[in-house]
Amino acid sequence: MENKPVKSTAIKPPTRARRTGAEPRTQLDPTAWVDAAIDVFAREGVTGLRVEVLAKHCGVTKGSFYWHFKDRQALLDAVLARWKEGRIRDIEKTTAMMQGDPRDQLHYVIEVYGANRNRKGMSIELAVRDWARHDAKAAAVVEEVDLYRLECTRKLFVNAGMSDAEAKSRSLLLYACVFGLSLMHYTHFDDNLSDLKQRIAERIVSS
Amino acid sequence: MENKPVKSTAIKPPTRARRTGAEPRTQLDPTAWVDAAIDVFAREGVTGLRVEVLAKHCGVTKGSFYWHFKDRQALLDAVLARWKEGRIRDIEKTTAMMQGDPRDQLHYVIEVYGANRNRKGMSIELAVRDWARHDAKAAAVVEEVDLYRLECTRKLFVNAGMSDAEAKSRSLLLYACVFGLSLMHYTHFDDNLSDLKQRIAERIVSS
DNA sequence: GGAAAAGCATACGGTAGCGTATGGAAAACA
DNA sequence: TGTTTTCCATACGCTACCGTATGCTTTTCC
Repeated sequence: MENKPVKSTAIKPPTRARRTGAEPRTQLDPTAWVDAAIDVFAREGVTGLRVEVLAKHCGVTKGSFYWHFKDRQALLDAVLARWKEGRIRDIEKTTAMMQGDPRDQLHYVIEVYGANRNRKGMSIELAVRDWARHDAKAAAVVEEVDLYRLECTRKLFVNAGMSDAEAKSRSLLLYACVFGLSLMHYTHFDDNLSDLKQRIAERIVSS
Repeated sequence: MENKPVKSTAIKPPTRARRTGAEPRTQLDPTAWVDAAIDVFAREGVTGLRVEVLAKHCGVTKGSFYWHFKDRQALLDAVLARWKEGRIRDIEKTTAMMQGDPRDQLHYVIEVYGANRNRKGMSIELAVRDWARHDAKAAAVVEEVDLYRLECTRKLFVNAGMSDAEAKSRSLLLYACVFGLSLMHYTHFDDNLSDLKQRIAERIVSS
């Protein structure tokens, strides 16, 4: 009631939410939006990925958002696509350097997923999987990525000398364990967690 | 504007949402509410557990809900408490019958979690863990339950003749794998999944 | 430098959900 | 039977969202 902009007379209000600092005044493109979206997504999951929240996180209003995206679903699709591409490239990168001792490479895979610097990646991983429980598109992408990963480590196990059936089983065990660990709260189960993890990795990889 | 109830004159409207059928007209107590809440929670997760949705699911309005609960948070607390109690009792039940071959018992644990009849239980499990990523109370409960479970299977591994360190590692591996599998989409990875699972179980349990 | 397009702000209508207030019906109790 | 107490419906205000409409500013391109 009281805030109708008195068009003709009033002091010109700051016609725009001024950038507060020395930010480079970069225009936002869909890529930047998806970057920010994945940030929010990692922390809050799909349900927390709201366009007005995201806009504030980008320092703009949703007017900008709806310029770049048809609707919220379009953003979600983009996030999902981006995640998929990233994972696929990661796997291909790993596959490309398949030349050392396959067991070392398997240990490396386990270690990468368990690493603390990878917390955000794992957050996204879990958020996507939770998403996939209710969304068919997300589920399809997760399946695709999973099969890709499983296939990659399967080869490694085969290269390590295992039968195909055994290699498949180990591959599944490896990823199940990696994701499962990130789902559990076992910090106080032992005071030598790295030894525990070491034993687990051995159990998964070695003959 | 047009729907102001014309108190004094109008035809008496059906003063209550009549039970449609032959439902036993049971009063709702907090227990019944939590039952229904867990149902919704299993399907939709915490964020999907809204009081008006739940009320509709119970065939009443939220007027009833707020009679039994202070607010939504009180319901969430009750759901969490109920889940915790259920898990603890399950574990104690398992522990109570710790007398056969420990390895058989371990296989049984694995099989129970992987069983298809247990889909709802696993749904709740995942929903709780996703909840725990953003909620400290939920995280604390998950940790408690996890430690309880880990301790139980640890004993089984010890009974099977393993060192304490190895038993701990196996225990963690077991649950990580169980939960991890329920998180993955590997249906098309192989056409003999039960063989795969069998191998995995062997890998976890056997020496 | 002026027109067109791009990028964003603001305002609006609409829905869903939370919590409160209040009253009406049903059951328990006296 | 009349009065509490229990249990629930209805109505209300409020906030957080979504998506649209419309205009203002900045850039781009001639």
